[in-house]
Amino acid sequence: MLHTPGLHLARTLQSGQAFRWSWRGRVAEGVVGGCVWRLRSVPGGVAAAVVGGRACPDTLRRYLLGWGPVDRLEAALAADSTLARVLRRTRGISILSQDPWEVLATFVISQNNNIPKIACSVARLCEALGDPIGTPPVAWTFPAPGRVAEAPERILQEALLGYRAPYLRQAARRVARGDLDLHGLRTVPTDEARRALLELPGVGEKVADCVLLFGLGHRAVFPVDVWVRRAVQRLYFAGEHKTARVIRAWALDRFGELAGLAQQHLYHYGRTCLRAASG
DNA sequence: GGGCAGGTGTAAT
DNA sequence: ATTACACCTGCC
Repeated sequence: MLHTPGLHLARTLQSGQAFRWSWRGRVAEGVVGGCVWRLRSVPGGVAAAVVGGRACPDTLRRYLLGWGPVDRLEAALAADSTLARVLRRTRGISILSQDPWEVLATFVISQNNNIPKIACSVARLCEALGDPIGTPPVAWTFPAPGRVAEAPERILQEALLGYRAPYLRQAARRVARGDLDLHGLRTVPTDEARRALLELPGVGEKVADCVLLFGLGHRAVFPVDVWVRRAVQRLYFAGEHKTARVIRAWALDRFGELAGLAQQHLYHYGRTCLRAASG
């Protein structure tokens, strides 16, 4: 068992950061670090079992708790009185530490798309182009950039990528050839990493921020999507319209190194509490 | 059927 | 620098 005080497994895995977890009742199954994990929430932590591939427990811990203890982080967030109220509904969300290429690819696919279809596209790509895990296979790895770059057109079509297919292929090509060193972007200043990501076709500000936050370990980042915008406008600006740029700048100033985590809570709040509202 | 879904590129101010 | 519009596709 992993000791993960304060972690809400379902909220975290279903918070739109990752698209490859499947649920059967209370049990989540997914691929982390090349092996297949089955996770279940238990008092004080997460029960984890490997059901395919070689176990690597430390990888799972880092994946789930890359930012550190959830309860301490939330205590810091609660210094903002509005977030303190939001937290009553969103407590337990962790920012997952994912592979940057997988994050880049899935968020390029995510644009103007809905979550079930994103998950479907990603699953098809993995099954068609990834490596099988276990015999018979219980899951597939996320395909390396080279695999996607060289995949037949038909594979991308059958993954229902639509007009995003050339975006994904271009990104795959540039990463595979080393034109874009994703891992290198971990250690450069956030603005510089962001500029590099924005040069990819199909990567705009929102997707770039998601890659920085979920894949590259940058924390002072605030991806603004429709739900975050609605939540921020409602909670902080009396419903007044603000552009994504304005919200982003405001959030970085207000939340600093906690911006990314604050964004996840506001996103979850928006989706669960503002569904009927227009914003 | 028209609109929508975690946006982006493009062409227009 | 900001704003309108089209866009693959599946779903309601």
